[in-house]
Amino acid sequence: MRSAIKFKTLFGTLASKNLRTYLQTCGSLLKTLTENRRIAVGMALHGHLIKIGLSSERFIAIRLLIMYLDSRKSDEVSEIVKGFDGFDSTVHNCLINASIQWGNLNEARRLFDEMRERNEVSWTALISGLMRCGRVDESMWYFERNPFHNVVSWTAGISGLVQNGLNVEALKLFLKMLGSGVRPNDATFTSVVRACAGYGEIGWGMSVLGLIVKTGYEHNLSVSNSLITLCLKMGEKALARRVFDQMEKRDVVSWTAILDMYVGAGDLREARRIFDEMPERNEVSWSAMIARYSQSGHPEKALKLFLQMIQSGFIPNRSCLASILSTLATLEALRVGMNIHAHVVKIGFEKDVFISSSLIDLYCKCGETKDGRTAFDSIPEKNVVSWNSMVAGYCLNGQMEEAKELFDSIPAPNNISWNTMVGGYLENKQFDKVFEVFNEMLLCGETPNISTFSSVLSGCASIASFEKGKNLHGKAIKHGVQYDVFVGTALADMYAKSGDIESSKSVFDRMPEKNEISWTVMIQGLAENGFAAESLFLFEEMKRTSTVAPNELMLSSVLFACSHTGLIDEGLRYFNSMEAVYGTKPKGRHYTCVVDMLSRSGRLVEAEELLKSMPFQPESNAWAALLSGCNRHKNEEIAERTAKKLSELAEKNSSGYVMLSNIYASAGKWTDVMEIRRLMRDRGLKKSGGCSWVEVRNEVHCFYSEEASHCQLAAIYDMLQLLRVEMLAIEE
DNA sequence: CTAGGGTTAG
Repeated sequence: MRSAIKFKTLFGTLASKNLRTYLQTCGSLLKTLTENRRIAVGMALHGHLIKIGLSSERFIAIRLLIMYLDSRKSDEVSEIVKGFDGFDSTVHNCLINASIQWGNLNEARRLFDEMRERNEVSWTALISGLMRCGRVDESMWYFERNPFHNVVSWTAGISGLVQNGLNVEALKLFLKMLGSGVRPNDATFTSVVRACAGYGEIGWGMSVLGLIVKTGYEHNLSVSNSLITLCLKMGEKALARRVFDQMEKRDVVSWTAILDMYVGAGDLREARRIFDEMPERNEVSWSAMIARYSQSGHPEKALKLFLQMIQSGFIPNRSCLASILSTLATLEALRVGMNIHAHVVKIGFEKDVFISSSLIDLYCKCGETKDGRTAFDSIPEKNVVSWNSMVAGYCLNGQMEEAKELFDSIPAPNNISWNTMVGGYLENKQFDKVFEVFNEMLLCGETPNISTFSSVLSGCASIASFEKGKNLHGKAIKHGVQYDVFVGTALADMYAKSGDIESSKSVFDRMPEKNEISWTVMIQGLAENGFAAESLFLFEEMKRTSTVAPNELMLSSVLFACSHTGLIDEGLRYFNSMEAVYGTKPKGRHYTCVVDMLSRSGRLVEAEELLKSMPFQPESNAWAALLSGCNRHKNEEIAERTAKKLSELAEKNSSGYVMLSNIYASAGKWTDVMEIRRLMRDRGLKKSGGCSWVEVRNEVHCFYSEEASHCQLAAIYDMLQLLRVEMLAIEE
C-alpha cells in the first residue's frame, strides 16, 4: 500500500529533484516492490521508465532484472538481458543467484563456468546459494577453491553451515578463519554466535563473547540481537533481558526476540504487552505473535491479530500465511481458509512447502481429504512434513488404507511419520495394526519417543494386554520416559485396565507432572477395580492439591465408587452438587449410576422418582438397574411399571431386550424369556455378541459368544475335552 | 555474508 502511494508521488517529483536522487528512489522502490511481490506496480514503473528513457540505466536495469527473475517472467528477463552490453559479472551474478533460487543448479554452474572474470561476489553467490539449497558438500568444494579469501566469503561459508544446522563445523571453520589471519566482522560474529546458540555449549559462547568485546563489536545491533538469542538458548533469561536493556539501539529484531522470550515462557500476557509497546513492528513481529498464539492453543486470538495486521496495511509473508492457515485448520474454518488459499495461489506461494502442508492440514481437518490430496499432489518438491500432513489427514478421516498406502511410499519417513500411523490406527481402533506398525518401526531402526509410547500403551490399555504392556513399560524405562505425563498416564491406564492396580498406582504416584487425563485414569481405574474408597480419596486429594478441575468422567467414577461401597448419601451429595460445585450438568450415565446405587440399596421409590424427573431420556441401563433392584428387593409393583418402560425402549435397541430377558430368566419366568427372544427374532434384532480373549506369546486370540471364529477352534475344543476327562479321572 | 517469525504426530 505504502509503495503504491510512493509510486504516485514519484511522478510528481520527477521535475523537482535531480536525476540521481530520482534514480535512487526508483531503484529502492523497485526493490521494495520485488520483496513484496507487487509485480504489476513494478511493471507499470518499468513502462514509465522506458517512456522517459531511463530504463537502461545500469542501476535500474539490474533492479528490473532482479524483479523479473524473482517473479520468473522469462520473456521480460531476456528482454532486459539483451539490453546489457554483453554479460558483465554483476548480471552474471544475478542470474546465478536466480538459478540457484529456482533449484536449477546446473544452470548456475554453467553460468559460473562460462564467466570470463569471476569476482568475489560470483564465488560468494555460488557458495552461499548452494548452502541455501542444503548442498553443503558442493558449496564447500567451491569454498576451498575460492581464490578470494576475504571476510565475506569466509562468512558465507560459516553462515551457510549454521543454516544447515552444522554448528560444530561452522565453529571449526571460524577457527580456521582466525588462523588464516582474516579478521571477522559483525556479520561473521552474528553467525558464529548463532552457531554457539545452536551448539548449546556455554564455553564456546563465552569465548566468542570475549572476542566480540575485544574487537569492539559488542554494541553492534546484529551481534547484540544474536547474543539475545544465545542467552535465551542457554536459559539465561535475565542475561538476555540485560543485553536487550543495555543496547544503544534496538530494532524490530531485538524487540521480536525479547517478545519471543516471554511467549516461550508461556507468558502470553507479558508478550502481548511488549508487542503492544513495541516502537516499531514489521510483518515478522506480527507473524511471531500470531504464530505463538496459534501454537499455544489460542487460535481465535491468532486470527483476530491476523485481521488487525491486514488492516494495518502489512502484507503477510510466507511464514505468516503458513501460520494463519494452520490456525484456520485448527478452527476448521474452511471458508476463510479457502479465501486465503485463493490469495496464496494468486501471489504464487502455493508451492511453498510450509504453506502447502498447512493447506493439506486445513482441508483434511475440514473433512475434505480429496482437496487435501490435490494440494499434496501439486507440491513439486515435497518434504517429509508434506507427506506426514497428508497421511495424518487420511488417518483423521478414517481412511486407513489410503493412509498406509501413502505412508509406505514416503521416501524418508521420520518418527513423526511413524507416530502418525501408530496414532491413526489407535484412533480408528485397529489395535492389532497399532502393534504391527510399531514392530515395523522398531525393525526399521526408528527410535520410539514419548508420543509412540503413549499411543502404543493406550492400545495395550484398550485391549487390556498385560504382557505387551509390561514389555513396553520395560522399553519406556530404557528410554527414560516412564514418568512423562503422557507415557505415565498411558501406563497407569494400561495397568488399571489389566487389573494390576498396584503397578498402576505406583506409576501414577511417581509422575512429577499430572494432567486432567492422568487423574481421570487413576480415579476411574481405582473405582472400576473395586477400590472405591481409594478412588474417592484420590478424587478429594486431587481437588485439594492440584489445579485440575473435576470432569464428567471422574464424577461418573466417583458415583460408581459410592454405589459399590454403599455410600448412598455421599453419592447423592456428589450428584446433587455436580452443577453447582463442579459446573457440569449430570449426563445419562451419572443418572444411571445414582439409580443403580439407590436400587441396590432398596431405595426403589427414590430411584423411580429420579428416573421420572430426568430432563431427558434415561439410558435403558438405568431402567434395567431399577428392575434388577426390584427383583432383589421383591417389589412387584415398581417392577411391573419398569418392565413395561423397558420393553417400550427395547423397541429401539437390542440391549433392553437382552436385559429384560436376563431379568426374567433370573426370576425363572421362562415363558416371558421365550416371548422376548421371539420378539427380537421378529424384529431382526441381534444381541451384540460378547467377546473374550487371551494373550499367548504376544498374540491376542479372540473368542466370540455367537460365532465360531477362531481358526483352531476344533483343536481347542479337543484339548478342553481331554482336560475335562483328565480332571474327572483325578476326581475319582 | 548477518540477527527475530513458519508446516505435521501425541
